[in-house]
Amino acid sequence: MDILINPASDMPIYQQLFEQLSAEIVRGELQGGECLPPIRTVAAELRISVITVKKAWEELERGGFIHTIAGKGCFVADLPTSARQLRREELIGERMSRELAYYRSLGLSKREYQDFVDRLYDGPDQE
Amino acid sequence: MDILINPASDMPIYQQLFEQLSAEIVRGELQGGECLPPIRTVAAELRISVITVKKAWEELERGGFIHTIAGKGCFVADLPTSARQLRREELIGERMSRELAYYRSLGLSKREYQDFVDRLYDGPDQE
Amino acid sequence: MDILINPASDMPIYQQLFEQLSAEIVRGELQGGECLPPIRTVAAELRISVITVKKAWEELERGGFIHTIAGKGCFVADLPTSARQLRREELIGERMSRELAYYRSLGLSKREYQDFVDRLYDGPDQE
Amino acid sequence: MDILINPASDMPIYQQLFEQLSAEIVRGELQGGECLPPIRTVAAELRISVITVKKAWEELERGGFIHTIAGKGCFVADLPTSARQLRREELIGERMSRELAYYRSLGLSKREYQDFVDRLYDGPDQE
DNA sequence: GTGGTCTAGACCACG
DNA sequence: GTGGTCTAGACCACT
Repeated sequence: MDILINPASDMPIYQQLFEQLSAEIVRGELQGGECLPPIRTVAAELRISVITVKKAWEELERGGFIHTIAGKGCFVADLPTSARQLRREELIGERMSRELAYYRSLGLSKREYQDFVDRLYDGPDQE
Repeated sequence: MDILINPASDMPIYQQLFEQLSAEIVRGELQGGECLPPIRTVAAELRISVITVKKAWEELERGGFIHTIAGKGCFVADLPTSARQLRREELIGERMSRELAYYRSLGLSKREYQDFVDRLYDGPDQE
Repeated sequence: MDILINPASDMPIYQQLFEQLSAEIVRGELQGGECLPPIRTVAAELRISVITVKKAWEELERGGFIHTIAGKGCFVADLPTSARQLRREELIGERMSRELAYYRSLGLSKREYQDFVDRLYDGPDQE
Repeated sequence: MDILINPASDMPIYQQLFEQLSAEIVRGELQGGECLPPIRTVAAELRISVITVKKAWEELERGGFIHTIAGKGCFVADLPTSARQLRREELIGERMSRELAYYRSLGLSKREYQDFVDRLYDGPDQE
């Protein structure tokens, strides 16, 4: 579990947590069935409130990424690889569709879009 | 000036205004020098607060899309086509970079990304 | 909006709120589009924490009973009567199925069950 | 003694134990006077904590379903059939009354309720 | 003045 | 020691 919080970001902390955790789960980096550290520990290490962690965990549970057993802990959902792939494509597709609507409103053609991807995919600091 | 506001959206109304106006300007749909309707008129037609319109107009001015002349009105910036193109690429590139960071965190390869673009570009309701 | 909280109940306060509000909406007692009182007002009147109210409201939103517009307020979802009926049957059916599993485990026949309903429907204090 | 524990359920494990044991006793499946296995054995077989089993047994004793003889074991209460019937109706009636209050708050008429019972009694997976 | 987020800290149920 | 719930109170963004 590798988490980096940016308190100055526009994105709420609990959402940053959600995105990073769900990404790790979907990438298969966190094994199904694996027990997450207690929310109080996570909160202490990230120096944020327990409640903020809890809110993120609740979203993860609602999304089917983890399941919580009161008094025992929080466990990574044991999804078969195919289900993980599906989740991943949902996360990506949902978000990309929203973005595409915006890009299209700026008159971006598919060809141009692909050029942007070509240029930007490797990140601003590389290549 | 064709604006559609969704008050139930997660996106603040002023930002919806900003996105749609800046897109129209960058697409060249609003001519340079053209005078925008008075903010009170815009507010009345969209049934939103004057304050909200004002905030959007301020953002547009900060972005160099319009300029205000006190007592006369707000005018679309008179940008040469090349400058408009630049603005457009800024708007797109900035946002796409942020998105790409997220997609990469989900392990999306450039190849896969391009497949997504291929599939989703035309929108969910079209051919 | 008629709410009665029992702080001594086993049921969490936010869930009591959820059940009572969703019932009022599903009964059509709260009109679609109607604006709920500010969460701070509700909290003050019920003498509970704002956060507890908020949590209940979040559940209501997730259930599609209300929708929230930040800075404006919370509004009862504008469901057609047919959709309201559907929601109602979902709420009832879901819960009744769970109960039935228990009753069956006690060996309750359908005939006996119907007798119980006959006897208990009007409440313990009536008839 | 046939017990199935679901650690992921919302219901506390000790309560799952209580419900299943009390049901077996009330159905007459466990004979009066019969000796239950030692709690350590039960705990080991179900792979749960001895404390949890102990708590369930205590509830059962409080409910008059079993009685403990220190140093000898736990024995199913030796109730005459009529008393067993009474217990059963208590368990059912108590719970059904609570449920009915909720159903009535959703505007469910007695007639409708009976229809639901008709429809749902046989369970979702059966004829 | 509205809801959104975050905080610190408390008490309880469960295992 | 785990998560579940609740509290009081603060600051911010949006209208």
